[in-house]
Amino acid sequence: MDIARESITRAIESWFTAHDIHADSERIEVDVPSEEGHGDLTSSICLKIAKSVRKPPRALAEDMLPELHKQLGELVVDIEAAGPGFLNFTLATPWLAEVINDIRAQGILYGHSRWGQGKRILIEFVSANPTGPLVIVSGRAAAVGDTLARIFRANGFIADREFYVNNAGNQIIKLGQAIYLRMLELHGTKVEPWPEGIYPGEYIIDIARNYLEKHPNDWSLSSPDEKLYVELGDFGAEYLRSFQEQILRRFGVEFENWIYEKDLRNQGAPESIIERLGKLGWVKTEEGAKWFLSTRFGDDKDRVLVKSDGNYTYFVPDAAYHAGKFERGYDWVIDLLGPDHHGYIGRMRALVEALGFKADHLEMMIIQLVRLVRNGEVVRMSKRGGQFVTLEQLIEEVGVDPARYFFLERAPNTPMDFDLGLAELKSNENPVYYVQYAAARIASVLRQWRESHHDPFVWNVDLLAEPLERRLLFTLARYPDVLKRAAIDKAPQYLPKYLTELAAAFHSFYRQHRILSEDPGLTMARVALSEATLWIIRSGLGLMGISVPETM
RNA sequence: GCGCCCGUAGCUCAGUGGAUAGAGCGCCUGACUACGAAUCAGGAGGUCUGAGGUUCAAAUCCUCACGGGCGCACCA
Repeated sequence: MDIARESITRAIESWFTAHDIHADSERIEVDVPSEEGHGDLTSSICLKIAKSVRKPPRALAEDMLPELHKQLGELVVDIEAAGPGFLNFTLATPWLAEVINDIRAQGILYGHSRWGQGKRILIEFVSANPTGPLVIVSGRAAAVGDTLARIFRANGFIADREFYVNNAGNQIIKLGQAIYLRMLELHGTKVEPWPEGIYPGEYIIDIARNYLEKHPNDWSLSSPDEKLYVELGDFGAEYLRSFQEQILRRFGVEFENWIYEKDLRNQGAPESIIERLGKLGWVKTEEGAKWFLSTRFGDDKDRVLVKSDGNYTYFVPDAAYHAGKFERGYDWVIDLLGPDHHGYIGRMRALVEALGFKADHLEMMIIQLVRLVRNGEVVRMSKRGGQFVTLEQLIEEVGVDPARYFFLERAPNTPMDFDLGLAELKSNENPVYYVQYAAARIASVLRQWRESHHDPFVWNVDLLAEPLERRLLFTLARYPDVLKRAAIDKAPQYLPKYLTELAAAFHSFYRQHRILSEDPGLTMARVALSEATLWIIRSGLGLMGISVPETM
């Protein structure tokens, strides 16, 4: 498809050159039309430049036809000037059918590109506080971040997935206090009422019990102090973090890097970032606090770094952490943030710029809220009340494949409703199975074919001439485009969308035409077509972290 | 009040400034005596929230209004 597009672009370009018309090759766009019946590829260039040429666009398009035909030769069977002045190109089917050979030669790697040229991308996501189980929105972030990383890799980037663990500060002490209170309870002391602001979740009881088993004697029930809280908090944080890691792994997500806030603090990263900003002249002292002059870089207000009580704000270790990302040699840094963190974008951009990095090398994407819906009713979650639906529960209820599919189906920055009822259905109403079913059907046909055929595989491109075969071929040929586009737009939702279309093209073909028939040549051609389709489904679902069953 | 995201079919959502705005679910009609009916063929269903503007061309870009969500800490 890329080749066809380039050839067409070049043909148009050279027509302009020959006729002394100036047009940037940038403006010559050759696209897959949004509707069928407008050719395989289309260009609106005549509409764009008609004015400067002082000629009606339609007439311009018509003038170009003979020369374009000559230039493009066998690649194209038809070119038409259509509508107000579009150029519509219809590709030769045998040429299109060559994708089958490409796909069969490259297998799972078909459609991958070198576009990224080995540039390094760091993508940080989830980074949930180690104070509780992962909630649903973390699942969405996990699916999106993981698939984005895979998409980048498929496009020639080196992409690392990173989880930042906030295992220092106040909340860890609070976690320690909660664990302490649960331990008291386990020893028979009633804690009533439960204090305000202390994590009420029942999962803390497990941690308390676990701690008691490992440290039966070396703590005192009667005299808790900060040291004890920190110790308990550290224990709880690591316990919960490791639990989160385990759930994420079950969800098909693994991280190359785990970065701990506590380590950064121990290495003196907060001090050194303040010092650096100070040397650059971006720090002021006012009202007993130290401020980062982030407004110089477009932030709404300046940000406190060191509070008047001498403690750092949360921003400081986080700033150090982000500076470190660039210093570790990443060319691009992507953060997937929760919806409650978008107030952070301004100051983080300011920081990156203040340190002399390029602000647009940091991309912050907001992963919007997920509402759980069942039977048209919203399933309420409340972290404060200790009642919330966890990612673990979601996985158990609907399974990994539907969960990932549903998360990836939607644009990440728009709020979504997750329809539990629909995701739970193991039937035709559930869109995940539509794609998987196509794969299972193909696998089944291939099994049957291999049982009776062991001869070398020979097939003839020209045999695939039916409209439904052509539609499937064309859809296959579009895959590299989709994959690249998904990386450019950072839009994982392009994959499920495309795979649905591919599956539809296959199902239609399959219902209409028999693959294994009396005609050996046609059979081989259709087997090859089916096999190529299976490769693309494997590739696409693989990038989404969704399984490809051979039978269902 | 200020900032960000969103507003598209009954519902959930796609939609790269281009032609007659799409998909899934739901609803209606039809298709298994050859490879898997978790499928296919077809139908109904739209003032793209509204009003201006830019453009040969706007769901898409700009301005304003309306509606929904989320942020606006010397919290983390």
